[in-house]
Amino acid sequence: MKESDQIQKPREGTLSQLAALLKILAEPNRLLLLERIMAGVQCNCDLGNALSLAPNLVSHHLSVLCDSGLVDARRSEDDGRWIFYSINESKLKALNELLAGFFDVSRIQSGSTCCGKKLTGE
Amino acid sequence: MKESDQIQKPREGTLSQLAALLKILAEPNRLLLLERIMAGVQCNCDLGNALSLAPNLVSHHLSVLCDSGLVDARRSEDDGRWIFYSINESKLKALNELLAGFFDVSRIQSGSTCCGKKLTGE
DNA sequence: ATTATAGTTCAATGGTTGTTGAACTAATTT
DNA sequence: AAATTAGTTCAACAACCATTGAACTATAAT
Repeated sequence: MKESDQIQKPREGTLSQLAALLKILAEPNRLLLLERIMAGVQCNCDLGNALSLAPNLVSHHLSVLCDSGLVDARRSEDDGRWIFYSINESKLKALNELLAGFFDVSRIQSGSTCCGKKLTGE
Repeated sequence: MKESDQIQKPREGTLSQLAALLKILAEPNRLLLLERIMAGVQCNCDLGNALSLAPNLVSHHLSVLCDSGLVDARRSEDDGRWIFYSINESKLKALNELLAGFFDVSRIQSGSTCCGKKLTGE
């Protein structure tokens, strides 16, 4: 299932999308794969060797990353057995902005409430 | 000086740390709690009411957030039953920079390799 | 002291998901 | 055609974790 529309600005009350996206990223092997692909387009076998990861695991995590839209896959025109993985730059940019927008220190407001009562000093 | 020079290549340790941190954030209720606390310091009961969440669940998720350092807890001097939760601004800033540093489009490199062979055109 | 309020801790449960190994498809080579 | 290489899909397993409900601690009000 394609879920490439996960990287969007969250609507009011629906942080589930952001959570789902973070969940995808909250995996060491996937971060390693992302890092590797950011360092240059790679094929499955190279990625597996570099990470000492079984091919099916590489395939699994790459499919998750591809579903998120963050990574693109392209079959080689030279040798159809090879598949090249690359970062979707616009999606990465959107992700960056989404995260920066949510975890923004300027959103922090002062003022306390407790049990429905507004507090001033404390 | 290029920006990419400032971003040191993350080692496996820091990558696991990043994954662990993302895992903490990859939870809808915790994002809701964070958002709520960003909108103003809150106590457990208010947070529970606002999110329609059982008190023990609120407590659980808040403890996870507190353990991460992103949220601070302070018992009220006025009424010891109340505990106020607030965003640790410096931690949030550090988180923001960490994420911005990792998911940085300027890290994307061109050039492909496949099965150990460097590719030029393709 | 008794009751009420605020919050935590515990054990059990259920769903999700990373991992494993094997079987499978697809493209190329001999 | 057969064998090789590249990569995927499948079923089963194991570990993690959010949720639930109940019991528990602590502070304050009556």
